Amino acid sequence: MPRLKPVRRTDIRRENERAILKAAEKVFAEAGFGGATMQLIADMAGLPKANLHYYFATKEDLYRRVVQQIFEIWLDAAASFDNAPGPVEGIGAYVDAKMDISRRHPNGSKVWASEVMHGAPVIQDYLESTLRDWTDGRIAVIERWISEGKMAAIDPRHLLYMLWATTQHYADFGHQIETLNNGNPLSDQQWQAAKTSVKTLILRGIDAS
Amino acid sequence: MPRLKPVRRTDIRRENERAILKAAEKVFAEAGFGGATMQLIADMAGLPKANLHYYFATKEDLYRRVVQQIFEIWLDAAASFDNAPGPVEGIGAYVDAKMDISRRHPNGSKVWASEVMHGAPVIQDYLESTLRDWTDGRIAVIERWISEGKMAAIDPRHLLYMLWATTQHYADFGHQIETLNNGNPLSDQQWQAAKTSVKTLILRGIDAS
DNA sequence: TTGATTCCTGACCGTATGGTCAAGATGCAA
DNA sequence: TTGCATCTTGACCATACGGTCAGGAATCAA
Repeated sequence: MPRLKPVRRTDIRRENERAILKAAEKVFAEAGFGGATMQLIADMAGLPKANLHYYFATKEDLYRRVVQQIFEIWLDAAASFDNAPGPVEGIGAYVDAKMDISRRHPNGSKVWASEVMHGAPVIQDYLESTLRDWTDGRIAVIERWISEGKMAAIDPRHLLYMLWATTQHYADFGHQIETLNNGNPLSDQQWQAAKTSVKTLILRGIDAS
Repeated sequence: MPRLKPVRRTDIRRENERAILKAAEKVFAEAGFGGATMQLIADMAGLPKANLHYYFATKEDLYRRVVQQIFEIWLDAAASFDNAPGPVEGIGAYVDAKMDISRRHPNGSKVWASEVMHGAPVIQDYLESTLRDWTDGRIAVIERWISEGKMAAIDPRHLLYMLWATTQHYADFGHQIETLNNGNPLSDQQWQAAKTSVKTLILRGIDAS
């Protein structure tokens, strides 16, 4: 990819890091950490391999940044949960947000899944701090909703797991879904139908529809 | 691992292939295809690396066998679905079976997830034949249940995705779940509670409880 | 016991990978 | 224009990997 606009110094770093991270997300998602090569990432970013190591010291550094990205995106989506008057609004919005992310950032989701499946060697500290805190907070919200009679008494933990599993499935297993959709990616309407189905199933499942 | 019983010729092949497949499943699950090494699998199986290549010509051959294993296990579990009078029995038994598999074969599940996430380079033909047929069959069953008024009119496809996603999540994201469980694996009671929660949520979600 | 078949394995090979480096190009402030 | 900091890159290196192979050991049928 040729550089179009001549460049201010400040932009160079930002733009190259962006291109590298984008390429890395794709390659890590498609090949896994072990299968990804710096050479392939470099080619996809349109830079020589040595240039990657100028911006990111090691393959692991680059990988860590990619994983952090998707995690932050998910944390932002979690805002849906707060300030919601009840589960219909809160969980409904959360499902919408996570489904949108699955559609827009499937590679990030895959990298995260791969990282966790391999025992979270790189982001274990995130799981034990940020994720655990976030989870505890949402559990408190759900328990409040239950005590207020706004939904059935379901173990909040397993409800959260179902939310994560189902929404991320559309990214992580997107290839399988596509194959079962006669080889075609889900259309806009199909994505809309998916969101509706998931929300309907879960909200009725917790008796909050 | 020293060989305990002196060996009949017939047993040698069976036993060594079994040990290699078991080790391979673990290593592929923990490191991914690209990150796994034949040397590590060999060490874990207690055999010299050259011996692996005597039984499995290439790394890909070995990997393919591991993926096929878990797929067959899942297909067997699908029997729960058939011959069930209605969704409460059929889906209930299917969830039980898949949750048991997630507990007993977490590594197989991870290898499958990894394979699909990377675009199913090795088992694409399975997806397009066996899995597609199986899916179509279950969709027909679910549609019959709906037309018989035994459950709500939910898109069967998204119901199946939710079943797969949720049950496999307990294997694929087991490390995350364990971390959120204060670093402890789920106990027998916790697994039982998980199964109950999942069944309750889904059966109520389809209005069949 | 013998011969054939299967199994075992240390040593080896070509290749690809992550990472380094030194020399040069480019952008920029003064 | 000058001098400095940032950026770029081809060439290079050590290592680790998948896979091969030849020769020996074990098993078995006759």
